[in-house]
Amino acid sequence: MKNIMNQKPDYEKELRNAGIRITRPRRIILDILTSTEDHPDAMKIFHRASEIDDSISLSTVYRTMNLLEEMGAIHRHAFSGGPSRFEQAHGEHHDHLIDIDTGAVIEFKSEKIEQLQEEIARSLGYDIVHHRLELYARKINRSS
Amino acid sequence: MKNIMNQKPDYEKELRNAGIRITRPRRIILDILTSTEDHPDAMKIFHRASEIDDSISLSTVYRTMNLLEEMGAIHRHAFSGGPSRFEQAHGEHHDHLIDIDTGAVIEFKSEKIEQLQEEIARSLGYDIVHHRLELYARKINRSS
DNA sequence: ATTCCAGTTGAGAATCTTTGCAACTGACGC
DNA sequence: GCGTCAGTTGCAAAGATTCTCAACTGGAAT
Repeated sequence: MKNIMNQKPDYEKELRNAGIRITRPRRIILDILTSTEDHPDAMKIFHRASEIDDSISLSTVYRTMNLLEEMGAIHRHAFSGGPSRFEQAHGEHHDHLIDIDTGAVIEFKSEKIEQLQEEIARSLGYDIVHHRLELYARKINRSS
Repeated sequence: MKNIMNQKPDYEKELRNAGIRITRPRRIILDILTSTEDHPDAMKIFHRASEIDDSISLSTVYRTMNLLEEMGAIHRHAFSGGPSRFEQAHGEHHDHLIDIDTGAVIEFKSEKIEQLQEEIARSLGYDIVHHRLELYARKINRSS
């Protein structure tokens, strides 16, 4: 039973390779991200980090989130109203289905869709560097 | 020579059909959006609107932007750091290919992809409410 | 034209996120 | 181990966006 969700990528290595320093705050934040199953927002990460080292600032959490997002190590989900929530990317790329009632995020991947995207881009004279596909959906049979 | 970019959709009609009221602030904001070539942010729209009616509030600009975005009448481009910028969508829903070198946005639509999305959502027990597909790409043969 | 009321607004407070800057600290070379 | 310095941090302040709520208003019904 192979489960992609259990992989713990070595972010420190990735960061080092990208020429980015491993600092105490960053290590703590990375630990939190790799050891959680939920999709915490910046404030929640800040609180958890504060329990380990109460000198960490919220700014640093935000800065680290932006850094990791640019590296592709995490995904940001922005819900209308509430704060952005984050989750670690699991190695390869996934697309997302977001439950607009609960905020739950389901990862999926469709080889067919990826292929169609390539075709479309090529026909427009482009090569895809990366992409984002998000389906905002509602559970079928939901007693509204 | 049909060019989608030159159509000026009748947003008032669309809004009315969606059961949404045409108020003075909304009419002014819609006029600004349909008569501009650039991609203004909320503050810029607010300033332009204020010149026409200085009682309009920034809140209303933001609220109207969210409303129009949900309707698919405009697109929001969020740049890291700066405020979101908006541009009118042209008629029906489109997906986007963003040139990561120039920031140019190309609209496209693939019936096949939309269909696959529906299938995926359904197989996960969901109905799609709306979706976002963005391809970040680079022109082929670009002398980097 | 008048009434009515759910939808909308403006103002300001609240919330979320980024930024400026002085102090601090990893990582590298010695 | 020690010095160095660009990268990083914490804090406070600014910036961006949403929310609360009482007052207002479009447009349907009369």
